[in-house]
Amino acid sequence: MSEKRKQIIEAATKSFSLFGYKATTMDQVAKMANVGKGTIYTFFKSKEELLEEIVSSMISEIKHEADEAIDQHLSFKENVQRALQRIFTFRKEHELTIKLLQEVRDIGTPAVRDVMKRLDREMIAYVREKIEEAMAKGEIRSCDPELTAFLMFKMYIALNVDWEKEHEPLSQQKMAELFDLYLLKGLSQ
Amino acid sequence: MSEKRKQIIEAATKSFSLFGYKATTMDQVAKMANVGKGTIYTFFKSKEELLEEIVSSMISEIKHEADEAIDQHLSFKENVQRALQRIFTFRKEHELTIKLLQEVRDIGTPAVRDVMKRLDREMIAYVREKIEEAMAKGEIRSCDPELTAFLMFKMYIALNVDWEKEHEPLSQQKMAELFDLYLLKGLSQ
DNA sequence: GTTTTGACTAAATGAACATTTTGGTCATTT
DNA sequence: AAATGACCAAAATGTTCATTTAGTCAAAAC
Repeated sequence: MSEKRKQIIEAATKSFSLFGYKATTMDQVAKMANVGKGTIYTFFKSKEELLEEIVSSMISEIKHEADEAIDQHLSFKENVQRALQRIFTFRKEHELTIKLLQEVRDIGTPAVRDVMKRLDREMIAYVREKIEEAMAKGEIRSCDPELTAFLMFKMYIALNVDWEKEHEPLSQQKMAELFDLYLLKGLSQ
Repeated sequence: MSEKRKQIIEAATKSFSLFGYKATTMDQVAKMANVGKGTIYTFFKSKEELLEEIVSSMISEIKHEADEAIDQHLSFKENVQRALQRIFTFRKEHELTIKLLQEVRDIGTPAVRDVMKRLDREMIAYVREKIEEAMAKGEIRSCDPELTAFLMFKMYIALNVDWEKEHEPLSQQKMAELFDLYLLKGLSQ
């Protein structure tokens, strides 16, 4: 990939992480990337597309990390658990996701809202794949994979994000227990 | 209760349902209630308190409806299901809740946001009570009642509200099955 | 004496306008 | 052919000012 393109992406990622999408100007990105503003538009057709590309890479990165958490020797239950844990740890600790989620909450920038929705959809699709594989292998009983992935994801959001708004955060240990107790029981053969 | 007070509450409820909280003026309420504006302030210390009182009555009404759905001859599982179904049917069909939820989503009026949060908290507390009763009677296994009520509520929101944003709505039948399959299995003795 | 009221006020809102900022372009330079 | 930054239209932001509105209180009604 072109060196300039890489610089632009790097600069934009840093600026989005630091100031958010809205507060980042294309002049700013050009300055940080040491390129003329016009150069950015030879690689990306708009500011929004620049964000989309960055988030696409981030999605790949998250999927890669989740894949790394999966261990073929472990059961489906343990693996889906480990994968989701990785996904949400990323969400919580990665500067860019933190800043973008903040921006959606506080200002609701439409471009950012859309891109974060896509992130959610892609994570659900990822879990769905794992469910379909496990179903094919007969590791879990037959179920609607989309709906199941959706519920798993929502439960993880509830435990990881919503619960903490009004209560003490749950330990990873406790969350694993709850997830197993409430959601995975229904999938046992 | 004073006749005037009743008129005021009735007028405000109607106006909040029709136009929302923000778009309702105290002059408007006074006109609709056929009282002077000053009279409102002999019963309620502010517009916000007027809303709070109305929502408090609504909460009682919802709890009452949920109680009506409960049948002592049925199992805990069936009853908690029936109660939650009633709660969410109310939420979806009652003019005032529809309008207020819309207002939170579209404008985010703080007073309305707070009052709707309280509604959620109170519904969770209601479910929590039912769980504690069932636990005391040995109908379900021991669990953290707050956390369990919280998860039940979040799962119902996921199925009733979030799922419909990107998929075909689920039938009551299907929702009951899912709720049983995924969440209630974990509570079986 | 008590209750009710609506004219009044201070604060909030928003319409209208001026100013600045910014995403995106393109003629020029390298 | 690739890169640039001055330039422009449009959007965002700041400012002003008239209108609206939540809440008060002196006077009226009972």
